[in-house]
Amino acid sequence: MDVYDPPMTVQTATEKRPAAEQSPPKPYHHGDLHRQILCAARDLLEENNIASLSLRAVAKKVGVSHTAPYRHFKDKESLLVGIAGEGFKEMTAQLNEAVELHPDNPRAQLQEAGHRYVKLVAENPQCVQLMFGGILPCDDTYPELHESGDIAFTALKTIIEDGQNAGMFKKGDVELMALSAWSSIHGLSLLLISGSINETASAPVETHALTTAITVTLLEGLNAG
Amino acid sequence: MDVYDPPMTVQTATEKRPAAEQSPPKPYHHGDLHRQILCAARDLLEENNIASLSLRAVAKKVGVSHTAPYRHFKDKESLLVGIAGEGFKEMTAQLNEAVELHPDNPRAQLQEAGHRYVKLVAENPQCVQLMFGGILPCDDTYPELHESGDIAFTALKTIIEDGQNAGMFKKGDVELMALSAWSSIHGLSLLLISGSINETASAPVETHALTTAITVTLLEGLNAG
DNA sequence: ACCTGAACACCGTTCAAGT
DNA sequence: ACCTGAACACCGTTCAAGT
Repeated sequence: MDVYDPPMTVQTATEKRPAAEQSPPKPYHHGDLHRQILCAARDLLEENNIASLSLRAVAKKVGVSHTAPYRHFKDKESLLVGIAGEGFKEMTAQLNEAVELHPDNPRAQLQEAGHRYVKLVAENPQCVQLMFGGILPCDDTYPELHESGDIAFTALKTIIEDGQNAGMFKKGDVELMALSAWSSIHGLSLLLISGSINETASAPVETHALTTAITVTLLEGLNAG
Repeated sequence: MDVYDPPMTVQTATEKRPAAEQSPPKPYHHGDLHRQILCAARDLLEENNIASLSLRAVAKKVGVSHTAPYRHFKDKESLLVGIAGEGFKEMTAQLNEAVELHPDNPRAQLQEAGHRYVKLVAENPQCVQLMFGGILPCDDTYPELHESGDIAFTALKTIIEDGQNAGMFKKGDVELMALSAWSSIHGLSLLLISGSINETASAPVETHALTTAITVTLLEGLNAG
């Protein structure tokens, strides 16, 4: 038996530890450090930007030594991949909510999804830049990442197919139609967070109205003849 | 007179220096160092990515000490701004070429511009990520950058207006129509370089066909009733 | 004017060591 | 099992000094 049994430092919310038990000598930090690092990294990422996110700052924020994160992530890139993966999951969740909100109405689903996509990007710009911004390798180094993206894209294709089956959308290459829809909304979202639109526009841009206009155009293009 | 006159190291292409003139003792590096740094930085940027571009590596590539770039750029960010600025200028140039290639045919101009945009992004992905990727501040810290973007966007709006005046495109908010067109193509371009499309698509994607399909959809949306 | 080298505070990463 | 501190090679940036 050469297994070291670490001191218990995780406390359940309901139980109290006996106060008299002589406070342990600064026990190892604990309590799902993996998740805490991920959260702290996300926070720091959105507070500044990808370029200035440091592993050491993350560790400091969580309150552990700067080498502790290596117990949970192979390297900095792995941590970034973890953050990006959560982003894709959130994206899928938003898509699914949009579908559930308007059952049997693919047109409304698509419009809702568009608005939610723009909102999600606006609220997590740095995370999105990480997901699509050329920092992470786009080859198959991290297959989980592509899988997460695939799931979201499949959900989008399902909306298109449902619309075709309901006679709302024209027949045609589902892949292409989904890609076309994604491109419009993705482009709009990224132009918005990059500051390209608010600055170039002569008048201040109303994001919501702009999004509506673009999804409407999009839907016109998908309409059944 | 306390002005130091540096040894001449710039050689014009047409004149020869007398070979006998005893080679100067390793003269200061020279010959538009500003431009050389910019070019080297662009090369290194596209070879890897923004995150791993270092000022010291740029200096090394050019063959000067690691502090020399500070004579020409306030800091690393200023260098990045310089690169991004060149990207916007190139974008405008491509737009203008597309216009000149199809005089009096806004529809063809827009289609051509779309293909050129996708191509430019595909050939300079890291530079584009720099232009739109949230590394550079999007507030008014670098007004030159916004101006460069404005010029490109204005060129796009001109195409739309010309199309309206020629009766090819429907009447409507020019700003909005231009933004809509830009969003589609921008989104497609970025999804392509991020690797999101080739991986998610069940079949390998033909970029050119995809671009054509999207610009066609775009043009349908702009068509005069 | 333009360039250099030493110096500083920061990184990411590794590794032997501690509990 | 999980965490630490020292160590290494790299950064960006500043500054006195050289030509």
